Amino acid sequence: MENNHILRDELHQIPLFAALDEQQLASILKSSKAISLVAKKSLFEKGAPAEHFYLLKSGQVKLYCLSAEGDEKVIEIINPSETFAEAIMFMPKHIYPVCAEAIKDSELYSFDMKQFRDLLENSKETCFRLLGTMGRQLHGKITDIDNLTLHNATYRLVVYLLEQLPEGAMALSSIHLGATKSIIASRLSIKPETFSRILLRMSKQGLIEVHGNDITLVDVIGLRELL
Amino acid sequence: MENNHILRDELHQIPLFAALDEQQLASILKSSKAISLVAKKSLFEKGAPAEHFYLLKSGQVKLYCLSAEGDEKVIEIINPSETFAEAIMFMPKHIYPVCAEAIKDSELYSFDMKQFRDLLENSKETCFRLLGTMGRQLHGKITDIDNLTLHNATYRLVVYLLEQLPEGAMALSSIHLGATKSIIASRLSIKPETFSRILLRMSKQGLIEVHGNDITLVDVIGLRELL
DNA sequence: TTAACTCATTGACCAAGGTCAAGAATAATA
DNA sequence: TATTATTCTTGACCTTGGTCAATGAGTTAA
Repeated sequence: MENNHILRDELHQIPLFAALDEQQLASILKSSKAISLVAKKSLFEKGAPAEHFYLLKSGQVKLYCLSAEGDEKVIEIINPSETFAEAIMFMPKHIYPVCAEAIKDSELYSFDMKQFRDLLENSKETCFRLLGTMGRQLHGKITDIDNLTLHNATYRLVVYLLEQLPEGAMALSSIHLGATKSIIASRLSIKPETFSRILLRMSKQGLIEVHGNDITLVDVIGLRELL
Repeated sequence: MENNHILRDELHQIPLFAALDEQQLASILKSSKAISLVAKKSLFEKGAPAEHFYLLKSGQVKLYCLSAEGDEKVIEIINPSETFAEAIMFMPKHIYPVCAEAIKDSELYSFDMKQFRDLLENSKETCFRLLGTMGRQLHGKITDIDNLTLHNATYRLVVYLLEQLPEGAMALSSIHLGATKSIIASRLSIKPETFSRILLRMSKQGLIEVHGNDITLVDVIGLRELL
């Protein structure tokens, strides 16, 4: 592909690729493709044969499942410089377990799974990085299941809000929702109507202030006490 | 530890260990311990520093989370010759993300994570096996989230029942619940009362017959149609 | 600016599944 | 066998969060 030099520098920043040497990078670059997606364009469908994994360069992508009735559950929201679908290389069937669709105009790179797998044979370090990536993902899913089954919608939303806070921030911190409320709601397994009602209730309680997609956490202590 | 020979032969049967050579096996065996747990005995608590992972030799173990109110969600039921907690080696914090407790009198072996991690440096093949294990687990968790968020309790239970069927079995197949109904209910995120009521309803519909922990799937086609 | 979208909000209503409590059945132990 | 725990079942009732429908608000395009 074109612009090898630029891409190579970008890849060095990405943990999963950082341990590859020049030659290995070159070989993976040969099979990589740049992809542009306008918002709402599908990247892959659940059940389709999985031959590539991806790095999101710009924009935003959602990974989601659909029920038979067409209800959508967002499993993950992918942001720039994150890779996704790489774990499928080591799943029992080489099939996408979710759908992927751009939620903003997006630029991504695709990488050939078989080729990357071959690379792993010769890069113990990259093997370990992939193990780390998958460990983190697994931990995240266990946390999701825990939240889903042992905690109610308000709890999940409050946890989400507090997670958006930068480190030390205490009072009157403002956060910005990185996606539409509907998509965040679905990520948290809450219906948009319920999401809206919870925000309204917490506003009335003086815990937060909502201005469109910006939310001021007025009473962080109070929010923490809800948990 | 004692009985090295017996254990070594057992380990060769376990995918995760099958690729280790004699020397590697010997080194991992040195740090392994045999553990006996009577039913209801805890093995580790969520949040505790994780230094070992385990192989279940006999009995049964549950991995579960607790809410602040003491509600329990079973994340996984471990059966003999399965390993567990090995993925924690590659999670961000080396802390158990769940609790583990014997649900039958159990025999297990513990293995030192640090040591196993060192072993991985010299066994690409074992690295790949661990990747496979984690890939399978990740896929399982995604499926769980899908079922939990897009499907109702009856659906989840029917899927579970059909999964217990051996391959080709069509009509009048009998299955045996490998744990108490309460534990299976929790695994499926259903309350025991609801679990019981769903079985009753399906019995009345002529889909199944329940005799204690043995369930006859009278109408497999009908069950499949519920999905 | 108006039209056409998409997304968010609000109200009225509903239902799946949870809670609580009482028994029944089964298993474990003396 | 009697006794004591567990686990399971069933009934009556309730709550959370979902559904449906109408409206509002913000964006994009003509």
